[in-house]
Amino acid sequence: MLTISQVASAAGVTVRAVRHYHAKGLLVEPERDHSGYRRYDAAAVVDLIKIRILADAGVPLSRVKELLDAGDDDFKKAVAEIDKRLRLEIRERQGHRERIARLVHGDGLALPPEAVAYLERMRELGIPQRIIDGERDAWIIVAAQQPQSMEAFIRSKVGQLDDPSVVETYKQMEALLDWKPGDPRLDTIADQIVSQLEAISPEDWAAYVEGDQAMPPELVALLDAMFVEQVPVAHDLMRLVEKRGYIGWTKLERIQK
Amino acid sequence: MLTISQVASAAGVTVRAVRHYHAKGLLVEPERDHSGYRRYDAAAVVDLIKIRILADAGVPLSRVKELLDAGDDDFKKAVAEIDKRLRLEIRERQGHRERIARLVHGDGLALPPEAVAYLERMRELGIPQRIIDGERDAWIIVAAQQPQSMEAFIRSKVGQLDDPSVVETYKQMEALLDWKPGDPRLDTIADQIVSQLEAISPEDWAAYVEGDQAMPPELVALLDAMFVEQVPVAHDLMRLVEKRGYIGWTKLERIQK
DNA sequence: CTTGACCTTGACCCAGCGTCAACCCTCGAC
DNA sequence: GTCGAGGGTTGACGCTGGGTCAAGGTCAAG
Repeated sequence: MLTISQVASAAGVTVRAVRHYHAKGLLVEPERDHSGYRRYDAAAVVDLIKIRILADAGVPLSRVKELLDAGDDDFKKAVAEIDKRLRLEIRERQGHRERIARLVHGDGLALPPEAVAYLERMRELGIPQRIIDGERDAWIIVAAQQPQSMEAFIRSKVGQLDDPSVVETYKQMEALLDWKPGDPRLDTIADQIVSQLEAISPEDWAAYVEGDQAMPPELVALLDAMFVEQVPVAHDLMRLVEKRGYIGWTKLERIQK
Repeated sequence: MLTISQVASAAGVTVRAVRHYHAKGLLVEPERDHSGYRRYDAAAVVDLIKIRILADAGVPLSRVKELLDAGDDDFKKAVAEIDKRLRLEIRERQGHRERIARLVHGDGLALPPEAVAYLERMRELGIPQRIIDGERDAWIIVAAQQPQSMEAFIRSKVGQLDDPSVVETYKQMEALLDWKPGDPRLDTIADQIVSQLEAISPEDWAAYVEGDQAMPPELVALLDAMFVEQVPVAHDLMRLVEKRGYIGWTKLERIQK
C-alpha cells in the first residue's frame, strides 16, 4: 500500500497534483486508513501516468476526465484531434520563430522580406533615415492588418524608386519634417509632387490604382493620420496638393474637375 | 487621433488587452481628452504590434516590459533565448505526439516500441492476457521512472521467453491469480520457479543481475508491491521461494546459506 | 432629446497547480 | 513516555493573461 507521496513520486507528479486530480474527479479517491491517510494501490500509478500523458499534450483536465471514461472509438477520435492541435501548435511556433527573428534582424521589426528589401533599397538610394523610419512604421501597420497583400502593395511602390525625381522628393522631405505650418516653401514641394503624378503613364497609374485597391479605407485613413501626426506641415501640404487636383496621401486620387 | 478601440483593432488586439498593457506598464498611458478618453497616436499601434509579437512567442508580459526598454545587445540575447525555448517546445510537442499515439496503438499505453514488442511476443507465445496486462502495467511504471534504461531492462527479460519452461510457468500463472492464500499447489509452483533459476547459466545470471542493477530499489519495491496486491497468493509464493534460497520477485537474489 | 455605440474604473472568473497555514498522525530515538 | 522530524489532512490565496459583467459618463446621429 502506498501513501500519496509515494504514488506521486512513482508517477512523476507532485502530491498537490494528485490531490487536485481527486478534487476534479479525474482520479478516484482511494480508501483511507484509520488515521484518514489516503492509501493507494499500484494501479493508481498507471492511472496517473495516463492522466499526465494527456495533460502534458495540452488536454484540459476537464477533457481528460471525459476521455478516461470514453469508449475506444471516441478515444481514438479525440487523440486524432489532439494530434492535429499539436501539429498546429508546432507550425505556430515555427511562425513565431520567424517573427521574433525579424525583430532583431535588419530593420528591427516584424516585416516580411520584401518590405525589408524595399527599405534597404531606400537606404541605398540615400534617402534619409528619418523618412525611412516613418515608412517602416507604416509598413508594420500594413503588415499587421493585411499580411497577405503585402507583396502586392510593395510591388506597386517599389517601381516608383526607379524615377530619380521621386527619390529627390523623398530626400527633400527630411527638411520638411521640421517646417512649421504655413511655410511658403510648401508650394514648390506641392508642384513637384503633382508634376510627378502627371508624369505617370496611364498604364502605370492603372496598375498603381489596382494595387492599392485592396487596401481598406480605414487603413488608408490610419496611415494618413500617422503622416499628419508626425509631420506638422502635412495638413497644409495635403491641402495644397488637393488644390492642384489630387486628394489623399497614402492613396492619391485625381479629383474630377 | 485614435480611440482605444481604434488602436486595438489596428493592432489586432482587444480593448481589454490594451488597458491591461497600460496597467502592467507595457504601454505608456496616452493623453486623455477633455472627457477622460484615452487618445492615441499611430506610434502606439507599432508599440502594440511589438508587444504582441513577443507575447505570442510566449514571453511573459513582465519580461516583455523589460525587453521593450532593453539595449540592443540584451535584446538580441533575449531573442536568442526565446528562440531556444520555442525550439524546445517544438521538440516537446513532437514527443507528445508520439506518446499519445502510443496511447491508442497496440497495447494502449505509453510504452516504447521494444516494450510493445515484448508484450506482443508474450501474446504470440500464448501467455494469457491477464498475465500480459499485469506485465504491461509494470512496464508502464518502469517506463515512467527510468525511460532511458527501458531497452536494457527489456533485453534482460526477452531472452527468458526462449526457454519453453519459463513460458509454461507463465501460462500456469493465470490459474494462480485466483487461488487463495495457503493453497497447497503453491509448493509445486515454487519448485518449478527455483529449478528454472538453477538452470540459468552463470553468464546469463551475471547478465541478468547486471541488467537489473540499474533499477532503483524503491522501484523494485513498488513492482513487488503491485504483485502482492494483485495476486492474493503472491506473499505465500514469495515465502516458499525464499525458503528455497531466493529472495525478492521483480529482482531475485540468491540468499547466502 | 433620445438612442445606441463607446468610453471609464472596478471587481470577479478561468486553469493548473504552488505555496502557505494550522492542525493531526506516525515512527524511531532517547 | 515523550520528543522531534517528517509525514498526512483541509482550506484558502496567488499567479498569468486577459474575458466578462456592472454601473455609470460621452459622443454622434436622427
